[in-house]
Amino acid sequence: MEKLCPRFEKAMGLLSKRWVGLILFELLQGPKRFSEMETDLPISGRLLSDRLKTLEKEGIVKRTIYSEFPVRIEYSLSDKGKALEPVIKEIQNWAEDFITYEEVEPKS
Amino acid sequence: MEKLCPRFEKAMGLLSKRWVGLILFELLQGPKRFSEMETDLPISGRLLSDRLKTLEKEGIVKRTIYSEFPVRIEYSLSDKGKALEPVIKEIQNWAEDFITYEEVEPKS
DNA sequence: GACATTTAGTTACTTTTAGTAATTAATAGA
DNA sequence: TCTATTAATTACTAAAAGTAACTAAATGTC
Repeated sequence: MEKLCPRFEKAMGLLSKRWVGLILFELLQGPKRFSEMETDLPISGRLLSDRLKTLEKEGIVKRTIYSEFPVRIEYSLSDKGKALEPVIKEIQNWAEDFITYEEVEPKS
Repeated sequence: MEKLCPRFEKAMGLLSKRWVGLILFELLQGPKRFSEMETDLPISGRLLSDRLKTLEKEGIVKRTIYSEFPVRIEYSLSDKGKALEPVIKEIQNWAEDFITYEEVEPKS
């Protein structure tokens, strides 16, 4: 078999972290504040903070502080982060084609 | 902001499960046996079994039993599974472009 | 037919990660 | 200095992953 590529493995390790996909989807729409993301996504502050820190360390997300009142902190995608758009797009395409309505409906 | 699509959320939930990406990468090369995948991937039998069961239930993976001696069981991708190839390909592209050698090297 | 051999799982147990809620830090304006 | 607001962190509980030993199934051999 074709050997597992270490780069692919590393990439998968990042992207398969819970919530990372949704955070990327959110940030592809433009810069977002912490509280906005907390509201939009079904993720707690504790993990959102953790994931943003990881993504920042990986150079995927950029953190900008605006010293206003009250303090405003914006998260946005770096070039490395924006380059993940095709990945997210392909997942969307697949989801539209193969995930049925019933699968996402809560059990009645 | 643009509302989170439930289908996308469901798809992300599946794909962001640990090891699922690597399992898909493996199966995109062709049908594989349990023990082959266990050897190729850095995943234990317990979780491999669990993931394959989930993917089978989701209609992504097909399980075929060959009653030979010794018994042979093959896992392969359904159409729904094969349709994930563009996703995996885009992750590979991104990894090649943005994951550096140092990032995947063990600390020396 | 009992038994050995091989693949494919499962079970029982420990460690790590995620989820929840309350608390704290930081900052500027009143 | 005190208040208001956002952005986290901490302490605790629940769920998921990792590890290793064990079991199930199936067929060929004696």
